[in-house]
Amino acid sequence: MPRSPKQQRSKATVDAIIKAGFICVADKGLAATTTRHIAKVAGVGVGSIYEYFEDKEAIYLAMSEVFTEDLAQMITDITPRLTEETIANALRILLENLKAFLQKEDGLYLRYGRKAASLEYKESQRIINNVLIELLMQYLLKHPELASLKNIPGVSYFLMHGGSYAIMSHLLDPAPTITFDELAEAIATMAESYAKQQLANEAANNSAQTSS
Amino acid sequence: MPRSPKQQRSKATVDAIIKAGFICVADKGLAATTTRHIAKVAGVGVGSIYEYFEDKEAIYLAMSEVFTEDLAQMITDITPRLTEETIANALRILLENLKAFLQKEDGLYLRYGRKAASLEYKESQRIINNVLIELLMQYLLKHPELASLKNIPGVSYFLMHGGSYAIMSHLLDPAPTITFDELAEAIATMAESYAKQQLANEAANNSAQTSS
Amino acid sequence: MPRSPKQQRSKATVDAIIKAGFICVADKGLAATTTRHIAKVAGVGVGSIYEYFEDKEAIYLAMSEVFTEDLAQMITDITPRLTEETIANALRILLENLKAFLQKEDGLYLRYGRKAASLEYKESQRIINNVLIELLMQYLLKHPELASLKNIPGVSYFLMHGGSYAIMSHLLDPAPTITFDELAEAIATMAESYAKQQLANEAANNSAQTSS
Amino acid sequence: MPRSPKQQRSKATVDAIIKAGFICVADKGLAATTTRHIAKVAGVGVGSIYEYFEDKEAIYLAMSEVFTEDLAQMITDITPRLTEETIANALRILLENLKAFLQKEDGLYLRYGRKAASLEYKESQRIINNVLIELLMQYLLKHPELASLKNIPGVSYFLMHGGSYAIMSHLLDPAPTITFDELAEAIATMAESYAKQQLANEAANNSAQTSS
DNA sequence: GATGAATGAGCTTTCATTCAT
DNA sequence: TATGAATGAAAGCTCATTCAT
Repeated sequence: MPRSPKQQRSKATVDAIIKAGFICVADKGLAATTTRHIAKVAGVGVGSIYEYFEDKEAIYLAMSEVFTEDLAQMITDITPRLTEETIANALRILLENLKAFLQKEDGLYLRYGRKAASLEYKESQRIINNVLIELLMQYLLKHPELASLKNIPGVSYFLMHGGSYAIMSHLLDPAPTITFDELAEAIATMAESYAKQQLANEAANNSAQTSS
Repeated sequence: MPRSPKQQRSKATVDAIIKAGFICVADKGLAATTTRHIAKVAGVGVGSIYEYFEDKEAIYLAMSEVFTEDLAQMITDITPRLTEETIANALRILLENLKAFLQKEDGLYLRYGRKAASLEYKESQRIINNVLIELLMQYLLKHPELASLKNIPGVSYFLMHGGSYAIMSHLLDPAPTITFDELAEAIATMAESYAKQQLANEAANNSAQTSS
Repeated sequence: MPRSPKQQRSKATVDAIIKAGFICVADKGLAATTTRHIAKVAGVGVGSIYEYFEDKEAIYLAMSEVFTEDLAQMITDITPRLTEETIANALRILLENLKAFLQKEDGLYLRYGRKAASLEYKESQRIINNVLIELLMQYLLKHPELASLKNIPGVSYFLMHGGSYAIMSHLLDPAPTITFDELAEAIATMAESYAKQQLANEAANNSAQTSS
Repeated sequence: MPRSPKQQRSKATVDAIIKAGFICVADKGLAATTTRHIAKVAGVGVGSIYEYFEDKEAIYLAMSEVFTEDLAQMITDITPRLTEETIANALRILLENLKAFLQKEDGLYLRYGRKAASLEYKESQRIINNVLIELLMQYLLKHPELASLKNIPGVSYFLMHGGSYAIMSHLLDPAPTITFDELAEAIATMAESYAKQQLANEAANNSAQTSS
């Protein structure tokens, strides 16, 4: 039964194992990552892994949690600032931050995500979803005129899921046909166009109703 | 050394193995799929697999090719029809067909995709990309007024990558917060809004330039 | 999932594994016997073990079954002959046969028993018990005058459990203080003495009752 | 290098480890007992075990010694009293005491014996043997008329080895077909019958020799 | 060509033992 | 002296791959 890391040294070992997990998965993929690799990269004995983790899967889970918390924190941190911006600018900033997040530490998270990302429904996705929904709520509070937009859930679902995947896909593309900024610009502009168009339609409808 | 399947019997065996591969991966996932499982489901001996495939990876590759060809064919088939539609309608039809494609045969492709989908850059992605670009080209030929839209590559990149992922993500979501139609509608409307907005901007710019 | 051995070759492999199991356990004991040892001694690959046995425990179970069946067969075979003898002679013959059984094949069963024998209640014990009880029943049918003996269950329990253990213990004793024949003679004579004494007591009681 | 426990504290620790060993083996068996378990049950650190014991085997050896000493002491204690009794009564008392010995402390020794008992020739057996032989000698001193019995070594070998095993076997039997008293009675009566019968034979022989 | 028994490298996991604190 | 984190040899077991039939 694995101990919970209470002491200084333990914490360092646990962190080293998780970090080694990211490196191994980023380099070789989930299937080719062995406990021996992780131990070697972490600079600890194989046995030490089992001091702190129930089994190999538990390491993957811990990695997923670290990644998710880190990403959620990043989004939460910039949420206040984003709510002050236009839709397009908010998205530009968010995507830029996402890029920086994925590329930090020599693209560790990005390369990890490439190998570990799957469509299996996971707790991780739910958490990120919630943080993004919170961002959306905060944004709408600051921009109440947008609350009447049609199909906000559908649009945000697309922006959240599609956007993040498109970004990762692009960052991992060895020979992208477009620049990152073009992609970000497309996402930002599409979202803003949608809002403007919808508001224009509403305005037209309202005046039509009024005049009738 | 695997022979290329020239004969009737051979082709049937190869197909059975590939089909069995889809079933196994859909049911158990990549990691838990063994050559024994595939052979049993295919109704052949393990040895026969190596008669037609270099190794296990070759089966996965063949599966990926079948999936890709099948999807590409579907898109190619509806391309002529899509070019006759508005942007929004073209996307609605495309997404509806994508849904049907993924859900056919008891969701075999969808469940396969859930387990096998990854961000590894693959030939498969390139092929689908090309078919979608061809669709885009055909569409622009029929709608030349759209050719002047800004950042077409960026927008299509987002629609292609983000759209397909959002669709799969939604179809696999055990408790989706929105309906499929809401998601499809969001994608379709956003694209159309973008086009309209851009055209409106262009018109405004032109008249401004003219009047000046 | 292990196959059941249907073919000639399979049967030979299974037998070789079981035989190797006896040898390994006899030589090193249960704890020190590894699947690799068994495979090496059996002259097969480790993988082959798992073609035919669920796990290591299944080999031990199969060994136990072989041992038990073999022993039960031996007892069953001599049962008819034993019933023709006096108690003492029947026991002498039985013990002599038990000795031969345990010592055959260079004492394989004996050395196996030394390492594997335990007091855990097992199916094996139950089966041998039943065969011995059957022997007892057959004997009593041929010697009805003994059926009135007091406490037959208690006496037979002692003779069966105590006797077999004492025999094994003696055969394994590197420096026994008595000969095998002395031990066998003690068991045989004690049993016969008990019968005679009891019958004498009964006779005395009966004549006492009659005369009273 | 383990020190010999000279101090108060040390002795207590050693005892706690040995006691913990009994508990662990009784509960889980030899194979499943780990040094960690023992340390935890003993309430000491794993390291402390190696302060007092060369290795794990040394704990098992110490346990065996404690068990043996305890049992030997019990037999030695009742030896004087047993010599005053008839053979049958002496055996009844001995077996009753053995039962109580094995069942004390929630059957700790009995459950330990079930898991640890084996036919491996051990110092332990030799010691118990000696104590029982001493008992036999004392008994014969008090009952000199028995000294002429035939095959005393054989009979006692059977009673000692067979008797103790039969008793343990019975106490561990989850569904015994006879009561403990029936078993004890069988052992006691058989021994006494043997003595009586032999004495009767002797008497007959003597008178025959005399008369001839 | 088709088979599946046989293989063994290599996986995850355990645990007796050590040693810095 | 007492500790328990760290270790790594070695266990049980899997499964892609081969090859005699």
